[in-house]
Amino acid sequence: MIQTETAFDATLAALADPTRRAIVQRLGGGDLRVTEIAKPYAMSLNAVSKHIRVLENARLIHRRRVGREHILSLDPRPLEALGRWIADQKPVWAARLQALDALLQAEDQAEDAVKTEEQPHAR
Amino acid sequence: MIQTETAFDATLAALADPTRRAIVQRLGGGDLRVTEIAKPYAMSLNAVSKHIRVLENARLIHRRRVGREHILSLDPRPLEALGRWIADQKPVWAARLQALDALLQAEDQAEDAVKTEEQPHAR
DNA sequence: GCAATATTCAACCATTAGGTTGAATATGAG
DNA sequence: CTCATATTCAACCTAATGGTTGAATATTGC
Repeated sequence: MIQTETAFDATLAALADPTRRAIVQRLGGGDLRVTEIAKPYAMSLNAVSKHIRVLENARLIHRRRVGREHILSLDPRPLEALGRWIADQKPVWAARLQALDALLQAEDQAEDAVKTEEQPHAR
Repeated sequence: MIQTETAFDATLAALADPTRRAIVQRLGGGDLRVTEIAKPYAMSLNAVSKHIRVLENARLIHRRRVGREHILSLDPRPLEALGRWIADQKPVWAARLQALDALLQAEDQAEDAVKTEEQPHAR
């Protein structure tokens, strides 16, 4: 494992917020300043600044100061690490998916049985 | 997009906790009861029960009652959706990675320059 | 030097999260 | 029926999150 356990915590927690996910996605198109990032949002600039800080702490974005402007760029490496983690587990899931399918089908049948009982002797 | 925005929130938030990630991983090996899941942890059974509930709400696991036992199975589908989301963005990152590399290298040089200045006229 | 711009810091607030303990509920076993 | 087991519910605590507003800091342009 390259990524430490707690780095994953930070990556996932940072991505768990839709505003931050949108910022990450937008930075995929190129670098942006703080105010530019904040523009589409109803929330205060300060709130966006905090989101940026969270992403920065999670190492998902990188800040470079140019004069009074702070320019943010996407750092895809934690995302790649996360992608690898998920891909690594894929083989295991194959079996689980099959088992789950069978399970859910059986449950649906059981539910139907209950519903039928709710109108007993309907004939 | 298949997965709704808020479903991603739930998936990512659920996975952001190391205990829950471990549970997910363990369930990859096969179904387990609540007490079995709780066994390795120092925390109370109740705490684990809450974690399980979070995973269940995120649809990452599925609960089936068998008598007094609750049997949990992994549902890999949200994980797969997450994997797809990450994979989808990969092309975009390629460019970012290159840009970032150049950036970080430039910064390191700048840092070195500062350090050299700290010992001026060292010769 | 001074005003405008870009951004953060600080304090505050409400909600959520992760944990605890103790009691309740449901099932199983003798 | 009664006791033990499996699990959740309820109330509580503390710390973290996501937001606000107002002030501070740094840089630029005139």
